[in-house]
Amino acid sequence: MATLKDVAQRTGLGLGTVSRALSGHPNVRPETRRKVQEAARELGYSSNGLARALRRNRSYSVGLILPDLENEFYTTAASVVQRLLRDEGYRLLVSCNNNSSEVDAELLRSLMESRVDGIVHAPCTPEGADLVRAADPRVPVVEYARRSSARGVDSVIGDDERGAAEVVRHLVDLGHRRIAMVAGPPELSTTADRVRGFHDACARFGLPKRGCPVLHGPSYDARWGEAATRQILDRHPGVTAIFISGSRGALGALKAVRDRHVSVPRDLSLVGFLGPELLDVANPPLTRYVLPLEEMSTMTARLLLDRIQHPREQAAAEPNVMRFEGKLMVRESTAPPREHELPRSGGS
Amino acid sequence: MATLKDVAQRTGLGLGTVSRALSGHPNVRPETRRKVQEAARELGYSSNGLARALRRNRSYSVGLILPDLENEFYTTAASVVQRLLRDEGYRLLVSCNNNSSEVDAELLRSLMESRVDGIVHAPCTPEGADLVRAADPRVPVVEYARRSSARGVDSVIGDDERGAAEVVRHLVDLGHRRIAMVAGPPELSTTADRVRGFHDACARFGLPKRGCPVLHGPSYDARWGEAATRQILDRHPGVTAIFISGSRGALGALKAVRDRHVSVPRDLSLVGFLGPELLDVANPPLTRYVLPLEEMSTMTARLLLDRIQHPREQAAAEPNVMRFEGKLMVRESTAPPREHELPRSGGS
DNA sequence: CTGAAAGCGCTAACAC
DNA sequence: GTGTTAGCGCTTTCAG
Repeated sequence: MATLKDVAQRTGLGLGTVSRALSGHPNVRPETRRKVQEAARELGYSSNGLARALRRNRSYSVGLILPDLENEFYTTAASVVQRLLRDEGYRLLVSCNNNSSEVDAELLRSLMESRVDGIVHAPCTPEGADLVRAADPRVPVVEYARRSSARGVDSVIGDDERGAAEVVRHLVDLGHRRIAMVAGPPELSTTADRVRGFHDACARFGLPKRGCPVLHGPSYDARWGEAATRQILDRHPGVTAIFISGSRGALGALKAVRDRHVSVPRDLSLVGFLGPELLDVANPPLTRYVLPLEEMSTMTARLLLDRIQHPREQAAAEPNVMRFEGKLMVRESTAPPREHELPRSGGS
Repeated sequence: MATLKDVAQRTGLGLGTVSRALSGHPNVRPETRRKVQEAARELGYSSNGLARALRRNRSYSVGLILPDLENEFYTTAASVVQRLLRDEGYRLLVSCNNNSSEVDAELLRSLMESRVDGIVHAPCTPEGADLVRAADPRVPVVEYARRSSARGVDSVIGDDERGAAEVVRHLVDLGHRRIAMVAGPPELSTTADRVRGFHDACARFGLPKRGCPVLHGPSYDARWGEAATRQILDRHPGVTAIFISGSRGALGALKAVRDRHVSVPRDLSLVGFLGPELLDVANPPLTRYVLPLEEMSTMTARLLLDRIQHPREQAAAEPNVMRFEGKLMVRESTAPPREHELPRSGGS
């Protein structure tokens, strides 16, 4: 491929001038610039971004590490962040850690080698991007969706605790008193927050602790949602509502209840958390707690850009923790429990 | 950050030796290597990938350009390709052209500047990645899902024509004779293929041409699916089945029929194309033609890796065109048209 | 406004 | 085995 030198030779100008002409430096005679541009075009010149990045110590690329690239919850982030960063001239290195701490660490290392200007990270361990902070504390990191103990990183998260509480309140309002929660891996901050919200709300409403089991699982995927729902159906027959705290889990739950011929919401109420919009056309449309993903993603990108473009304040400013409230979208998968078809006083 | 030079000074060794030690070159005494590794660790050394890439003229990164990062159809590709490439040590630059030719061209240019070793491209123009071929024909390109006229590129696509024909056959088997097709932008190869398959099949089965309208739209999104469905309901009351040829369009169609209180499949049959698995829990579960996305994505990654790792044959070998067959998944959104509840001879 | 020259961090070729 | 050196292509002083 043609290099700057080629363009310089072609135009008879010096390297420096050509460089300046092409990168919009002001101190270039308009005609010179024109000539350079023409020569560049004729030669099919394409600036070597690697060389530029090396020289300027700035790669104009940022990394994005997500747990899952097929989950709406995260692809929204990928999409929004990509677009916003692109508008500012940044490229996006996207990768997926599958919630594996080994993979996560390797990806972070790889991003550091690429000398990215910043990182968006959905941590899957309590340490998060500590590795990055240690290697070069100047590289800004914004945590998305989850929090870790890494110091000096911003985070953009949902108000999981409050969301879980709202779910419980909705169910209690309908008359439920035995609610099961399907949770994810305990090491994720989101799981912890949601479980806390659930427990607190249950206590506040005086629900029987033993009637409200929490099932921790290995992941947040549909398979676990299905398995957990089956378990609840088998082992906790008294439960009248299930709260499924994962973005894909609800799909598994819908499958499980359909297989078992359990009618929702007649026999059982179902509430999802963060489920995709598609669940509006599910059978039945699913009541769920949703987070403002677009806003959160936008904020993530802005925060990162800010840190990248104003490294000065980076050192000084306190890390931001932006916690976004979601809202409960009541659909058709929740209804009063069967015992409540009659006034409360009447027993079963 | 620490550089090779720092490690060299620390160990008292030469630059070359340190470089070799760290990058696994055989000609290094084991003990030397150990010492180097230790020093590197102590200094928190992280190899500068930009410098390496510049020097070796190989960036170990590849680009992926998709029309939409929130659509399951494409995120599957992103996910699979990312994983497979990562396993081979490549990073993935992901971006989205939104089916805009300007954006697409700019993204391709940006990837060339990044000196990616290869590109996966879902073209949104007939020219596709011609730009890349012109700039540097050695950079391998694999087209995904769609085809362009760019020369010397491999492509991995679905058998859209056949799929559309299968959809028609299914509906005809049920007794439908007036089938509307909701299509996408005419400039996409997929649209053309599907429409051709649709028309051919209609002709083959002797369906009335005027009873089988094809609606071309500006995109393949849910909004267009909804609008088109409404249009059909309004202007083509004779139609008994709608074939929605887009991965998100079916969601819009479901919304439209629900709003209009049209009962599916009693009043109207609905068939989707490439819709997400989630549609299995839709109301009603949607009959649709699906492509083996995982296989297709895997093939895409393999093809690209092959081209990258064996540049020799690149020049020689003919471009591959891998066309994958899908299959029709019959669910509950299709049924015989109302007139057919009685034997055929009976009129309306 | 333009040219010359230094050097970003690394690898690979060549000497020893 | 190891050290030295020349550059990969670019930006950015510093002179003029």
